[in-house]
Amino acid sequence: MLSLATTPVHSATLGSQLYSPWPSDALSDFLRSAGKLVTYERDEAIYHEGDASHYLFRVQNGAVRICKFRIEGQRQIDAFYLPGDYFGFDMQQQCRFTAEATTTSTLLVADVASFLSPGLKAADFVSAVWKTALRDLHRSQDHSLLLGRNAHVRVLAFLHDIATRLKRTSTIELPMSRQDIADYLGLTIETVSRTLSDLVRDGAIDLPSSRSIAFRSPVKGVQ
Amino acid sequence: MLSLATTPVHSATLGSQLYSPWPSDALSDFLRSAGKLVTYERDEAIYHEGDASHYLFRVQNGAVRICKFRIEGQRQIDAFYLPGDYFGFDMQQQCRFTAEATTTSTLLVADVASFLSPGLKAADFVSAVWKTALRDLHRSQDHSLLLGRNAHVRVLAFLHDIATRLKRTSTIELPMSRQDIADYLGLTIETVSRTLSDLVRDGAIDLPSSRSIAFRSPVKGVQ
DNA sequence: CGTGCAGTTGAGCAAATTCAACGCTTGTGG
DNA sequence: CCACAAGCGTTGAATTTGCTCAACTGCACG
Repeated sequence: MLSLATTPVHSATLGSQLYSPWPSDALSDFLRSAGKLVTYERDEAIYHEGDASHYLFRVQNGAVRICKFRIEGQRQIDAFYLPGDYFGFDMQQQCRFTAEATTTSTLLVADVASFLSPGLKAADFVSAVWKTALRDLHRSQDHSLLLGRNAHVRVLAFLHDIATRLKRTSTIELPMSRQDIADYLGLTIETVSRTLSDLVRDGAIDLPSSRSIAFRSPVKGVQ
Repeated sequence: MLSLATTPVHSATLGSQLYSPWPSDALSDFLRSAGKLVTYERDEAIYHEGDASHYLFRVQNGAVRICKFRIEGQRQIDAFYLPGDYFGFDMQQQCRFTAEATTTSTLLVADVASFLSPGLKAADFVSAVWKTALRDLHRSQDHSLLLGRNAHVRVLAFLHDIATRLKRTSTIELPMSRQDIADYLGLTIETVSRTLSDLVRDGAIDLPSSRSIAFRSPVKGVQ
């Protein structure tokens, strides 16, 4: 059994106190030992919607999109995973999304079986797994909120989000295409392009090349 | 220590096998014994964004919206919780949203402290808590995808979602206002109203009263 | 019976999409 | 090395979708 906190604690601590506390990169350490590095080319599928889910992942470099395709052919991107992000922990029997590399990417890939192999104290990872689930939930909630805003706000918030996650404050190299951004923001590629041009015109950003964004004012979140 | 599966299992089972399996309503049983019933009137706040999060909830009847308010005053609804739904488990230090009753609602409310009180085997609930988190994540993902569709599809999918969650196939009594629906779907109240009128005209639904929806064809999900 | 609130409907408008053209870069084959 | 095609991104014009503003209806409640 797991030991229990004896003082009244916050629900916040469900993930850190309630479950045995481990250094935050225990999961990374495990994946590094149990998994192997796999490189995916741009647009290469990592798994498909409906596949049985057998693997756990960590992005080492590059970027991954998880998306769905509608009968009419349109693609909707639910999330991007960037270097340092874990994914594959939230799945049940089947993959709910298709995962693809948006650019040449290296992933650490481990079989779920190894994660649950005898002798491994799976409970030690509960805290870390909980963290990834909560992080995904919060990102998804933020994404929903963002989709209620206009194109200008969506694009700017997207850029800021990517910058924050890449730990950059002044310039970023976008690891995805305009089409990827459009499908994530629920816009068309033309609207994304026009909005970026507007942002340059307004002096919010510079666009030294189509994949690099330079912020004129320091990066901060959108209300 | 928790016992471990000795056969290779699915990541799907992280929530059911990895952690000690409990009847799915163990959480409900616990909340029933540790919590108390509280009734909230329509539009009454249950907690506010930024509050310290101290409680866990289960909707007994009525409905709850979790939402954010923008500086300009607009409200965005992230999710509705309907009878049988748990919430409050996903929170960290602070409440990320404001929770309000959309209609007179009764909730089972328990202090987090009681959940973590000495002698209670919190690990027994990990599976159930994990389930609520995954359910919230999947709903949020579906919500994001929905916001990429047009008004017609959004409204119809919303009605179908509510019907499914209320376990109804032919008619539902909406537990929220047009404004609530609009703020959830990222539309205006007028567009929701017009779309409902269109759906009646198209023969998809009947509207015996503004809060009750009768489906002409059996309820099924939207791709 | 009047007032207020929720919902509906209409007319004009604005934002984003669609359709189309064009420029730039990259890769390929002569 | 150049010519050319393909892919990606940008820009323009017309169209569509959903929004804004406004009026109006129905209903509940005093």
